[in-house]
Amino acid sequence: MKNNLPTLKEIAKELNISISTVSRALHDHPSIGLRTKTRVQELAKKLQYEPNQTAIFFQQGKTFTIGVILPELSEAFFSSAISGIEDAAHKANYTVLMGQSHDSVEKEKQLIETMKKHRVDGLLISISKNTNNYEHFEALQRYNIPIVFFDRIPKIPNIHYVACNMINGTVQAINFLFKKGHRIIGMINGPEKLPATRERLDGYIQAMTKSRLKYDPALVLNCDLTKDGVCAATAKLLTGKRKPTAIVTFNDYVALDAVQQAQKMKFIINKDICFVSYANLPLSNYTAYPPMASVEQFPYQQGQKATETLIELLQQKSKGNTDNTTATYYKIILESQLVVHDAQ
Amino acid sequence: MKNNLPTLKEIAKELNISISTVSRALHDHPSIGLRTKTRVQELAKKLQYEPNQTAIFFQQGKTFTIGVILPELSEAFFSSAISGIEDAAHKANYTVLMGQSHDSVEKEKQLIETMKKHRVDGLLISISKNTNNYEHFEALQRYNIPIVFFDRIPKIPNIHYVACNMINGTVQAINFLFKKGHRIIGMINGPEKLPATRERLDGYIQAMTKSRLKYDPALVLNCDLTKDGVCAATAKLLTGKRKPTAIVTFNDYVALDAVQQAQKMKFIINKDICFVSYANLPLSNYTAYPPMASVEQFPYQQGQKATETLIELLQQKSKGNTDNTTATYYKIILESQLVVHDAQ
DNA sequence: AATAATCAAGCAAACGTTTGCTTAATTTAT
DNA sequence: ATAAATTAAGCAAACGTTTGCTTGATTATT
Repeated sequence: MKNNLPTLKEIAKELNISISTVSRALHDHPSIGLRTKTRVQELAKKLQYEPNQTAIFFQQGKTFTIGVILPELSEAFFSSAISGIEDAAHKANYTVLMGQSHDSVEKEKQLIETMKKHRVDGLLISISKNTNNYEHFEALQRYNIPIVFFDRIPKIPNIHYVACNMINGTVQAINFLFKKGHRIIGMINGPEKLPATRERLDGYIQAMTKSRLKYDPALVLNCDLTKDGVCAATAKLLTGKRKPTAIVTFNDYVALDAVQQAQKMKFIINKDICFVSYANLPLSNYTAYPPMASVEQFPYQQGQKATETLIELLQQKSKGNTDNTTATYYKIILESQLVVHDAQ
Repeated sequence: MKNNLPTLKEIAKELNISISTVSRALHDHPSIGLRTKTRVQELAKKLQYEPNQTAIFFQQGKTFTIGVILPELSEAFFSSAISGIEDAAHKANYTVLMGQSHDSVEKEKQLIETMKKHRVDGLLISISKNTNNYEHFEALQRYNIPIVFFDRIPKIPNIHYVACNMINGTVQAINFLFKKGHRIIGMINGPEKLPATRERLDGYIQAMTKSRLKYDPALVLNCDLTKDGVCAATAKLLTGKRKPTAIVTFNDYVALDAVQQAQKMKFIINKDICFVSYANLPLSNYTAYPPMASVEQFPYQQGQKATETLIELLQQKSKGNTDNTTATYYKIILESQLVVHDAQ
């Protein structure tokens, strides 16, 4: 059972002309006369000819496919990001090959192998939570497959990336709380080694000192983002010497767990204690006590921007760029922004 | 700047043997002597040879890629499903090309074009909410690209699909409520034309009559799943002549909106009125009043099963199956299952 | 009218792999 | 010792497309 789809060769034979003429006619090449051009195009339409992309990919050594490796699609951040990626890719006639690492380094390596095998033209990566060595990324250099990292960026030099600056958003969050009258503001931050954690802390310190509130390290707790970890941190903050009236949490999920814990401890939410967090998840609408405000990280835009950057890189490459001389690396930073939920 | 990756040709030249010998040696073909075999394999390893998949795809007329078209990754159901798809695909050495229709028919058609261009071996589709004609699917027949539909199935004959039977789950839900003492049970169902709506209704009627509660059509309302629609339906039910003490809602999102509406009307949740729904979303854990129980639809398993089915189809095809004679269509039904949330 | 310029089309190689068929060399059976 | 069988390897076509180079025919320039 052959795939009897029409090919250039068949069109050529039918019209008694050469294959190259057919190819050029279909590409509107100037060296083909108008008469043959239309003859070819009409027959092609009649036969519903469609070029065999696999042949083209092979012949051109390009697949017009970009690989995307990200941790977890069920996280709203990433499902938003992938939409941005998809849209930007399609706009430039690229296709997206996607894989989830589920935060496993092993899976991540495996995915890179798959992507390499499929000869993706470039790669968009948000690294797994547990990735601590970066050899599998560096190995890609050899294949001349450019990578643009987004959101979760490895700590290595000479990479392209797109990320969202959390400092500003954090400052806005603290200022918001300050204006509401809060003076003792706690923070439940993420795992210490995460860059995202560091940034939030920087923003926190920066805003606190600017507001002439002293930075009190006892008010900032790291946690591992598990429910237990969050609850423990919340409890500790709420029973500390200086009891905060507001807490900034690493993200909305953390906020929800923290709210539950606070309620369990008989705190009245939005009265005894207020929460502000990051992510701005839609689910917040449905929860009893969503955070009062949340720092938006623009996942869609991050994905989009990362894709556009990658595609630009690819286009530079195909314009025969002598790589190493012009070693400039894109480091694109979007600004986060506080979104206030209730105008009350 | 050429891609100077090693090829069979180079290995052949270096070893002064023919390309075909190299190819066969690497495939452990019996007609190659042990000595040359090891010589080849060692050199290949040394050069880090990796076959050029695009050449293989082209040569074999197969891409080992399956396309997935689904409405919306930000819906938990689909992000779960895609994980099942990915896992099953990778297990069989297939790769996944994914695209979201965002419930637009136009986008769906476009995606099918892209998938076709990329010569995916097969397609997994969950149709958009608004898809009402199915020509773009049928056109694929011509290209001999098999489709397995999942979850959202078009109403056309002679298709393969995997879906989850909602009838049983619905019966379980009603029985659960009956055992809790509820006798007047309402339902906020989905849009009338959706098969999913029909199934829920069937289950409802079936369970009600079996429990010797008469089926009262006034207790079952359709809605368009928007927040406004849900609230209107809820209000209508709760002010009706026969006021239900429990309501089964089309899904968890509907339940959340309905709960809000009920609260607004001063009903005490889980006392005056109980809710049971479908989906079993993780977010339920964080809401003030999650549904008491929810019908699980096993998205991961659906995705997995659909993928396995598609791959089997592909394997049958490559075994030179004379298609039309053995026109059997897979219709795989998983059973839904009620998950009770609070043991209270 | 002869040469140059332009236009239209074809030839053939190349991309990297797989695979049916052939060939050469060695071994086994008669 | 000769035919038959086995083993090891090579040749060449094929997959469908693109593209540099060549060719032949027409038109423009002097």
